[in-house]
Amino acid sequence: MHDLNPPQRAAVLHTQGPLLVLAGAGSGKTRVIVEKIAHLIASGRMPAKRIAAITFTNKSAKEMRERVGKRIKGDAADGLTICTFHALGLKFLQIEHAAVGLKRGFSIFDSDDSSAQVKDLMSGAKPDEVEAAKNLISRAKNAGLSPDEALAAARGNREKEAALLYQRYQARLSAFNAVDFDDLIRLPVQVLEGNADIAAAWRERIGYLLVDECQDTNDAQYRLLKMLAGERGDFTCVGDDDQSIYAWRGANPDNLLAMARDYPKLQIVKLEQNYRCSNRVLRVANALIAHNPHEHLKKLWSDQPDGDRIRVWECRDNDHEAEKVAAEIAFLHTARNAPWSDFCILFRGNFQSRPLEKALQLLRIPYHLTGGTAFLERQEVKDALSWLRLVANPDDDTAFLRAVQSPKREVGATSLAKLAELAQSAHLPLSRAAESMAALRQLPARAGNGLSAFNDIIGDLRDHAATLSAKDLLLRLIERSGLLAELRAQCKDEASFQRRRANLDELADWFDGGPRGGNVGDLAAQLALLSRNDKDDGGNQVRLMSLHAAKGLEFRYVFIVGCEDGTLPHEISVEEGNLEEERRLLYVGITRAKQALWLSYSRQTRRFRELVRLKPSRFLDELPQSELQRDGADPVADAERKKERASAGLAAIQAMLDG
DNA sequence: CAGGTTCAGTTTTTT
DNA sequence: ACTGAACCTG
Repeated sequence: MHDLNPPQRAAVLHTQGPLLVLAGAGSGKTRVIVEKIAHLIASGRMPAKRIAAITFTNKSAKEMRERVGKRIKGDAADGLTICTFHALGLKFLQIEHAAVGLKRGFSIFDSDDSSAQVKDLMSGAKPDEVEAAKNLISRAKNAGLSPDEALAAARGNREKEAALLYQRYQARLSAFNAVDFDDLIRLPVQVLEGNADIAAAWRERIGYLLVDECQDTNDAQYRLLKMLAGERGDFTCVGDDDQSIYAWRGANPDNLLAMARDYPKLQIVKLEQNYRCSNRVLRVANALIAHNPHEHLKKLWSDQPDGDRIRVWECRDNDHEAEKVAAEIAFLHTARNAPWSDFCILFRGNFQSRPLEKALQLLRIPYHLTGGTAFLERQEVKDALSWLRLVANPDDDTAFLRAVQSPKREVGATSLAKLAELAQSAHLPLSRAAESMAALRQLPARAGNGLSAFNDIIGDLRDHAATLSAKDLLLRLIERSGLLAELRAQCKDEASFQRRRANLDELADWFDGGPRGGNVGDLAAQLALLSRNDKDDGGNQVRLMSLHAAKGLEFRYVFIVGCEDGTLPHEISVEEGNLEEERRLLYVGITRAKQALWLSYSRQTRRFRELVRLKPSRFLDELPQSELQRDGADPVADAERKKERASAGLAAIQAMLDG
């Protein structure tokens, strides 16, 4: 506590009523949250089990859990809730499912499942139309609107059509006993706002609320926060409007302003001392973000030394750019004896990682890519999860359709269409229709046999669901379903079979160490919330990730590649007039750097089949030029670079000899 | 019905 | 370059 600076201490000690902490980048906001939790518990102000700390990503929840674990020894922190908004909403629905007409074991549809439904409802629509419609539905949900409310609010034909689609989409979901990601927020809000008893019970349960990154709340999340905090509003919200980078999924930084209106007693504390970045990095970041209009004035300062010059590199193309970055990392790793984990490469879009990976591999530099093919998006994992979903939730037609065809069991499109027809006229979910003898008799013999074999396996798994642990059930499922055998048959070589099998083992491990609860459906639902960024990181590796994924992290050496107009700012954002958010994105990237920063751009890139000329990002012109060192402007730097190239070349030759 | 082949479209960020 | 959809064949 005594290491805290005065505003940090004020934020920690303020425990009655609403508090907003405007925390600049690197100003120790996580530390304040952790200290505050410790203080609330130690002072007896609130027992751990009535404190909830809410984050936006699983990654930050995990990080916070670790830091709390280090700060609070023993069992004092037992019962503390630290999770994402979505995980909290899920927990809420698992308890209050009856209030929104959901049955136990309900499924969570991921984006792909949602897209498939929308596509099906809009027969014949092109993929981008489907995505657009899905986004409209998502926007309505993030605004906290029910289908009826959306219809009432719709102006003009297009909006009306979208609202009607939302209605049909939602009807599907409830027929499937399923919710999508957005419902995890919207439905709890609906329950809390419409049911005083339940709201009172939850306020008893959660006596103090802390919300991290609250500039990222969307309207539905803000309403959830208000309902949980109640009139008194015992909460601490921590946020930074300069780091708001999720407007595209409904985040509304105006919620920070709304908070002052809704809670007249709101206290505001500003954290303006940055402990992370070199002074030079901070000057550059401040100059950039000064180009955005500001509601809350905040002046970040640092008493750190100036650190290294900020390098701006012009490259021939992305391969050249990647080679330069990799060479520089290899050079500094040796020259400064810096561990690989000191380095981070940031980019706007995940697709930009490819050339970088190639270049790092060539130099034998170990790296970890955050956000590669998501674990949960792997075919074998999705297959197994579909089986599990169906075991827990017979109404889940989406899970049925996937499970029944993986592995293949001679039930094809024609038979499934027939089955759907029968299910519809009998008002049954597909999996129930598939169990009826009458239906089986109407299908071709081969398909009928396939289906009854499938039914037997599902029945066996349901019989064991109550007695086996979740992990054992999953293992039984992987074996019984034939997924394992199919995987072996599919893979050409043993190595790839073992690799994919390891994914299934990992899934089982998640169940093993995962949150307890007994109910398989609950576990499957929690798994659905895991994202691509949650896989183990750490280790002594160079880190590669998108600018979005980098929020909250810090590294000694940061490379931001693709600083081109059209890439950063992204052209879609420019078209939509979201330049300010793109600027904040670069601001977030720059403020990750503790000591040194590189900004690079290419003159051209290969896009699909043609070469495209690129211009340097307009943001580079907004930086104080005196702080930058352009490539080639300095003979000393050039000499250094020559050395790097030589060492990169040596390393490459060495790598080839080794290979 | 399943597995293979060709061919078009494709790239923003995440729970 | 890489993926998924459409089409073709045993």
